[in-house]
Amino acid sequence: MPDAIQVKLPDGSVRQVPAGTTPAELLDTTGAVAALVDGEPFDLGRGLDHDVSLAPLPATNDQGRAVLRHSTAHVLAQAVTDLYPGAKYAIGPPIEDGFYYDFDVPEPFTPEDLERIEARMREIIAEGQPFRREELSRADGLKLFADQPYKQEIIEAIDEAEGAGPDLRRGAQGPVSVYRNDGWVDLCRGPHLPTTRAIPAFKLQRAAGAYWRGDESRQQLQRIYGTAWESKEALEAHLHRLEEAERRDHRRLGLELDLFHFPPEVGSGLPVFHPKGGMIRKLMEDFSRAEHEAAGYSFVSTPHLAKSTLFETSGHLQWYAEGMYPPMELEGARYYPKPMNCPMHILIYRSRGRSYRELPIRLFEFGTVYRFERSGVVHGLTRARGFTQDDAHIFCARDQLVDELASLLEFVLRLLRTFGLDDFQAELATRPEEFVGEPEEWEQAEAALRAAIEAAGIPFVVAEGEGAFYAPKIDVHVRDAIGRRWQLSTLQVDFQFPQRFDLEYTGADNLRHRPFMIHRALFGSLERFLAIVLEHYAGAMPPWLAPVQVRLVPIADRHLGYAAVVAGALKAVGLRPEVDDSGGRMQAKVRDAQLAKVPYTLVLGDRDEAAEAVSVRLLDGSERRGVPLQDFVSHLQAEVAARATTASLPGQDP
RNA sequence: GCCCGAGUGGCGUAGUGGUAGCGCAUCCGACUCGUAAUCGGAAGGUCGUCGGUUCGAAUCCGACCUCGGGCUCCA
Repeated sequence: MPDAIQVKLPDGSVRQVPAGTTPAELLDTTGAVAALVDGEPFDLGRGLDHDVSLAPLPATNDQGRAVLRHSTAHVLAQAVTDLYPGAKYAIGPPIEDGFYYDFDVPEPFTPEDLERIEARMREIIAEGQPFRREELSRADGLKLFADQPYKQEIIEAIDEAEGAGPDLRRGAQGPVSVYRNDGWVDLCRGPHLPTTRAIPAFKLQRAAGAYWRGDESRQQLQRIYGTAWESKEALEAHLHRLEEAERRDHRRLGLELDLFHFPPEVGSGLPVFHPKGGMIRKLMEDFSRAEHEAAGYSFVSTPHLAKSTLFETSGHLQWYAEGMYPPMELEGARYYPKPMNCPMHILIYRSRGRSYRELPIRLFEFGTVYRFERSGVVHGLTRARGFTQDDAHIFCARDQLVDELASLLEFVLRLLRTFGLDDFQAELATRPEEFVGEPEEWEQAEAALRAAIEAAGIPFVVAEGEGAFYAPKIDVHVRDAIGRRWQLSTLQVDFQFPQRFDLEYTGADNLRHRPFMIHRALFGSLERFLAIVLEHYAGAMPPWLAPVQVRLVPIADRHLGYAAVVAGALKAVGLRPEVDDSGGRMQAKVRDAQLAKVPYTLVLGDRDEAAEAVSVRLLDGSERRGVPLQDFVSHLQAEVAARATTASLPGQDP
């Protein structure tokens, strides 16, 4: 190592410093939480050993925030070990929007515990304890953490090279690094803030159980979640976003807007849809059917139950049994509720000989399936036990595969955009550990999927081992209005079912060939998609999807007659009005219409009646009075026809 | 399934061992009003279910059901 090195500082100046000087010492005036050394994230606590150029890593980007959050996690663990002597600490990584730390303690943490811990953390932060890095041999590391079994396990895992765990990316041979602040020490690769005082704003959020290493057969630990931000304002903004998400929760909106509910008498995860929720479903179905018809699909319909023999042939009873409802015994046969529609569609394909001239054959159905989700995972409409997929199976020849997939992806994106979702990412899920078929077939299918994504030109990531047991797949994820990511559409290329069911077609060569099969659902499930769209629009559905498009508010009862005329005019062209004949004051009716999130409120009084006009009010409070009735009708008709994603006043550009 | 928390009229809530209250919604009456809550009255709850402790249970204990936050799993 040289004695002295040259460092180019963020302001452009070059300084000669002794080797071993840390970036923290050079950056102490910049307010940076970490450093980029030659453009790479670098640990503030590590000494420099060659000429470098330095840039501050502010807490306002993802890397900086990760450093901040990880350091806060350390302070959390330090506070917990202070307050709960004997607590074993496991791991504490930064995550999206925050961090957590897992502890092995005799009693779960209560909300009061979290307050105490938070108070202790504030003390540690106020003390401005510097984070200091040290490197130890593995043997010394094991000695240092002699009473910390989880740290021991992590250190031992380092020998197993890759995949050792989230705290370790240092390779098999390197020493282990630890960070000390005050008397406390944690095994960690860093980097960290210069001192605990550099944590400007944090909050502990909740405690929950979590398995060590995410393995449900192992020790259950107590996890504390928290969040940390570069400023009090940023923390407030984040907490506000969480409130906003809660306000948009589809389970809450479902109740408030009278769309659906989950009667305990029916069972967990089994929703019933009320008239307004049913109307939204119908509108989604109508749109979907029209699109599928235009895209060359045939419509089929299949039962909810089938004998065990079908699911034996398909492999579901072998591979998917734990996800299926138990069978009903009847006249010597065992009938299962279907967990998927594919076997049924296959029977339709196989019902007669098929020619290459028929391919691709595209069979579509709103197929209701039942899956026995474990009790702890059921979650509103996004994770139900009975749900309806917009499911289709496409049977095609090998040389049709890539084109079919590419046009499918386009179909998917077009559909999602119609619902106001336009921030996509695809995930290519490859062969899982347990799979059927031959690895070469999997590779072929994966290649076809990859080609299709590339043709569609959307960003994608590869999820190794995440495919279904019978096929690799593309999952399309979207980001909603408040930035949350959802998995929606799924496309799977399958050669297993064609084999298991011995599917064939006769080729131009008069020989028998095996078709490929594509499984695909665009909404994924109607229920889940409805939930996501509801949350995306915060319950204020665009005109074409709103169960009630227009709320008519007669100012006094004498205007009820005119309200009926207006309602009639709207209904005559297929629009969906609703008259508020409650007899309350007009202001109260307007308020009710707002709360019901009806896109258009029409106030009808003497002046409107005399002029055959309406006063139009939108949910944002903007209004226009004296709009001729016919103008409003054609305005709304046009908006619905265009499937506009927002309502607008007549006479305005949409 | 596992850890933690919760369940009081349709919805939101108060009540922590001594005969169950409030707001919204509903119904009735009055008011007939120009862009987010008019006034008055009525009705509505065996406090999730079952069992236990107690002279007495919404309240304490147990089991089950349902929900919420996580873990695991997934459309």
